[in-house]
Amino acid sequence: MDRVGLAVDVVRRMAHVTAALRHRQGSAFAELGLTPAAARALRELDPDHPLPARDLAGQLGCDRSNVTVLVDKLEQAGLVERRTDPTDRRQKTLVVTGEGRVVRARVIEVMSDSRLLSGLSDEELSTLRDLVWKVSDGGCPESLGPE
Amino acid sequence: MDRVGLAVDVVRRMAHVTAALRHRQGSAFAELGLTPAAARALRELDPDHPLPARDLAGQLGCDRSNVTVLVDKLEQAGLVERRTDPTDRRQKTLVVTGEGRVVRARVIEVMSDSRLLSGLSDEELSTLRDLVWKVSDGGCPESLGPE
DNA sequence: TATTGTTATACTCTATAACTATA
DNA sequence: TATAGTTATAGAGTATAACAATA
Repeated sequence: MDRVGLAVDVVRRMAHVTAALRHRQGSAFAELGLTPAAARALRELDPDHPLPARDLAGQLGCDRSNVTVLVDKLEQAGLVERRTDPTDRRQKTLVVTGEGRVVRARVIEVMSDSRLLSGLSDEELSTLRDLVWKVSDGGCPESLGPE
Repeated sequence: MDRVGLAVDVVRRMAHVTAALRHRQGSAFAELGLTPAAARALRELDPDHPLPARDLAGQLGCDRSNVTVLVDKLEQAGLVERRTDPTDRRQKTLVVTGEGRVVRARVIEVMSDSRLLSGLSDEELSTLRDLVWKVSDGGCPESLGPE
């Protein structure tokens, strides 16, 4: 198979795998009362290093307006708090609550339960990590994230 | 990093890469008058081997009802034709038209333009293909696709 | 003027359930 | 009864544009 064929194959299979993972994890998140996107947002929020909504949008690779909706849900569920930044009153800092920490730990647990990757040896997994990292990092960085 | 950490990392990065690809290819598909899902459906239809809608749903890993909508669009655009199977009048065979072949070739071209993978050598790409294939194939096959 | 967050809106994707026509 | 395709509907994700408050 030529290089183009390989590339197409890789892309299609990766999409397949991520779709399958999303599907499986979606059920687990639902049991936590979270949508997949909300769970991902909670995962990105480091309890020890609160950050403004703008940065979360950057980390999630989506628009700020979406973050507003996601944080609405997380705040309603009592998992996150909005605090106006005293140094720049335009910004709102996102703080993970005590209960938020608990749920976030469970979210990470679900994300770690990657039975889909159980067919790989430690060495293969490590190699895969390096390659995927190289792709997502060096390939075409300017294209990662929204316009 | 431990095995769990590696797995989480792999999953997140893969999702990142596929999201970036989807984003970029989405623009190209829009210029062809296709949504990403419609483009993927057209890609799956082999012009030389027409198949029933049910099988397309299987290949796309989605529900039959979605195929109806996607084929509606493709048919309206004159790229695909529905033909009732004479041997089983419940089935409708999906046939790619002459224009459909042209657009499909362009779709494949777009999917092949994987600049995101340009950072990898031929050998790395080949290794990545094998690993991703192994994951999507052997890991947990029963979970690939819809319920 | 530029930026943060918000709101309103719209489009895409996808699943479920009920329907039909065939088998 | 069971299956193929359709229709209607709903939920989730995400982008755009306009807006208020703040810088």
